[in-house]
Amino acid sequence: MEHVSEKSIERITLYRRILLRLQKAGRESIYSHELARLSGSLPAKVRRDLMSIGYSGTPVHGYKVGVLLESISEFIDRGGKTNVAIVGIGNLGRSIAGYIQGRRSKMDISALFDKDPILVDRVIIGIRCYHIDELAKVVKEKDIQLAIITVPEGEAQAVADVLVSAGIKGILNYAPLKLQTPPDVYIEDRDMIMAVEKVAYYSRNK
Amino acid sequence: MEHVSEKSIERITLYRRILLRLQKAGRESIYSHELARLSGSLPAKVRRDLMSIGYSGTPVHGYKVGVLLESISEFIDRGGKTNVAIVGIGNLGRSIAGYIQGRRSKMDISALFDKDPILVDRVIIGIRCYHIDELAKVVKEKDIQLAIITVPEGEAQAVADVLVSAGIKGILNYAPLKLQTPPDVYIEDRDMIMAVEKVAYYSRNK
DNA sequence: TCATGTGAAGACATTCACAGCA
DNA sequence: TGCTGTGAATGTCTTCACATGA
Repeated sequence: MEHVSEKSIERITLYRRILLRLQKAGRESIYSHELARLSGSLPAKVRRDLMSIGYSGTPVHGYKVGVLLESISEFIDRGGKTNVAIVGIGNLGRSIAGYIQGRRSKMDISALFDKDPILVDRVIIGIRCYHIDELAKVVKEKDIQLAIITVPEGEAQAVADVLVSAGIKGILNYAPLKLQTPPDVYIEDRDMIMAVEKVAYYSRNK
Repeated sequence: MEHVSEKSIERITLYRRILLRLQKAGRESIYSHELARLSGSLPAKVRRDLMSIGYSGTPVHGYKVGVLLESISEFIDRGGKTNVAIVGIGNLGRSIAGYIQGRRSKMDISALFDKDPILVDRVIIGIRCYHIDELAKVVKEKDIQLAIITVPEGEAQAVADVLVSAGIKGILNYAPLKLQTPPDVYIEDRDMIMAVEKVAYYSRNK
């Protein structure tokens, strides 16, 4: 269990979701080539990924779904629950809140933030919305570790600055620009315009 | 201009947006180290990326913003406009429509699709919404080349199947599963649950 | 026989470091 | 002097291919 690459982490979280689906369907074991097909990967890659998280010990004819799920969860969730804040409650913020809330047991959306007076102090999908001026205070009070930024481009950097000064170490950024942050803060960019342009490029040049 | 890597394509689209911003601000030239800082990259990487798209010929003291923008656009948009469909007009679909529409001149959202009777035949953000049963027909009529899937997990594969049979070659998939499609179709997954779990992992292990 | 686990090879991407130019 | 353009080195990820075990 030495260095696990970023791509591996992505695939492992995907395996987990696939395995959860299979488990619900009553499946008890699975081969690497099946997991490869379902995840759009290759058998050798699946085996390496599972090896890299320190999984081992089950019989040779496939992996046991239950044991594998436990290994993955232990590896990914190590250290318990993550408290999440969503900053910017427009269509995108709501959509993300809906996706996450209730689905991932180790992840709790602890607070929403916006500056629109119509939203502030309301409860949306069961989560309280605060004014964005209270960001630093609420982040500390509720021990929030991760923030999702869905505010417009022009406001994103200011939000990131406040989050960083409040001690946040992980940001998922949907604003279409690169945030400037200290190196100990992990930023994942999900720039939607970039995504569309990339697909446009490849669908044209293939 | 041989093989340009996927990562390079992503960065190049980002450079374009940064350069457009600078151009609007009246900036005429830029150094690789500045573009590197603004894009979260490194000077050598920027220079390689620009080299790889066949840019060359401007003076040594930095890149000319205008010329560079033209080179990038020629490389990325080669072949003209892209017609886009968005399938699934919930919060996420609307949000994406809003991000793209009007901002990227070479990209036109030609149709929306949903199965909710309240949405069908309505015009949203200036774009007509069709019933999802008309997908294949409208895709062909309007010469749509790229589709964005924002329907729930359980419906995504069926939508993808229809899109593929209608001749679509590029799909941007926001449903949290891996679509099964022929190899000549380019799929870009933007699984939101994966994104959050990845950030959670790295913010914890750093 | 058929699948796993893994050393080793290969492919790919990043970064260094310096020649060449204005 | 201070930048770009780029060969070469390095680092990272993927894939092969086979020994091993039930």
